[in-house]
Amino acid sequence: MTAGAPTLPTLGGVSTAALPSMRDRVVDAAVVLTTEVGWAKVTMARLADEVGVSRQTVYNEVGTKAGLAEAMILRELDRFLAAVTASFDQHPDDLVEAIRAAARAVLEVAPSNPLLHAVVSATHGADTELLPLLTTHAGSLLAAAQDVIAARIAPYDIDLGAEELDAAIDMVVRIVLSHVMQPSGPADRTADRIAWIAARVLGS
Amino acid sequence: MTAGAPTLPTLGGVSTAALPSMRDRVVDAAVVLTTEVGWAKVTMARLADEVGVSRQTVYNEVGTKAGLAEAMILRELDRFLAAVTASFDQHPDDLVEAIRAAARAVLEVAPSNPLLHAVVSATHGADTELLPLLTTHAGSLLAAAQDVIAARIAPYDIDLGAEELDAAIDMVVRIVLSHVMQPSGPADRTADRIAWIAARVLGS
DNA sequence: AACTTTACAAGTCGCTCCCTCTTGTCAATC
DNA sequence: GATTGACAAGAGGGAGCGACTTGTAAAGTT
Repeated sequence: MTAGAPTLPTLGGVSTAALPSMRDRVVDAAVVLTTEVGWAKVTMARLADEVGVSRQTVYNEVGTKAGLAEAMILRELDRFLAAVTASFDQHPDDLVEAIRAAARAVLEVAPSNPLLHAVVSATHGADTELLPLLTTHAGSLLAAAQDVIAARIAPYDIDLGAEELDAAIDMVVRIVLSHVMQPSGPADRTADRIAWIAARVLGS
Repeated sequence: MTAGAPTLPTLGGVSTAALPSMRDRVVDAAVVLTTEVGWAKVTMARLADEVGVSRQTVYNEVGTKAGLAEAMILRELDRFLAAVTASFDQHPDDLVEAIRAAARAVLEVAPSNPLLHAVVSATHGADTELLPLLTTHAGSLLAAAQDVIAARIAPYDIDLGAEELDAAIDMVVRIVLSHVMQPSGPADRTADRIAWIAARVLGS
């Protein structure tokens, strides 16, 4: 039957999903609706309709519309960070390859997912329909991305001081986000360039 | 743009200005007005008033309001590129120092000049009041910045292939613009970090 | 010649009123 | 646990209208 873990780690995505929770169904539908018709036209009634539940249930799950927005944003941010984390996990012994994979993953996923793209862009200073709702986090999102990378980077053995490592991570994150906002070529070519730069900066 | 000699090099600023041309006076006033009250509230009548000429004269000088916007943008872009060029000229024998100076110059000037900031940000993908008017150039502005730097970089002697050099320049430009849009510290500290990264990437 | 003044059609902008829809919460019901 | 119906408060979306703005043209001024 349904084992002990109702809400499983969001990382992979669906995986062995038995029964998505009510909240997940609501937030998922909200994400779909938002990318389809835009946040402005997402109403609680329509969202309830889409999920096939009553409006009151939606309110019970997410509280207010701002709460819904926050849940959506946090979910998309999770997807973003999960893509990065997975890339690092695939290359535990080669940091440059990990960076290349992470960069490519982000550059490939972001444009095809308007909401994720909006979240990532807002993190980087762009205006969005959702921006007002991000203000609480906006500043910290960039920091969050850098933190995740900093944590993931620890196992590798790098010959840099703390300040230097910080600058290097800041650089990589900013270049990737810059390309999300204004691409200048195919994702893999860009990822290759970023990997090359990372190699020069990191490698002694 | 096709300069005979009436419009002198914009680099310094005022310098030995004898008589600024009518066009310059109009565009200058437009820049001031725009930063003061916002582009939306700049009317041709008000602009004419500010300069102390008739509305018709303004139309004779800049054609249409879109023409005025273009003139303003081109002027601000000139100021931006001039700051970069000057920095390179000050360090003809040390590329890293030149990059540090250029980065600092841009990072110090951009925030204090709302219009320049808007132009630079729009170049990097941000929404602006002026964005619709930039669409013609927006894509090429980034390229213009990179071209200027590529040209300025030629004299130095660097041990990189064309593709690598291209990637390095792209990186520096994007990091600087990224910090213009979303600063993470004082200009000189950021410039130092950028210079350090540039040294690692460029230096053999 | 260069600038100003006046005049004008076309179109945009901002405003107000009004009605609808939406939000968020409640209690009753299945 | 989820649904239904009801509700006050407020946000949102046109319709209409007057004022302002754009862009152009001609005639006047220094």
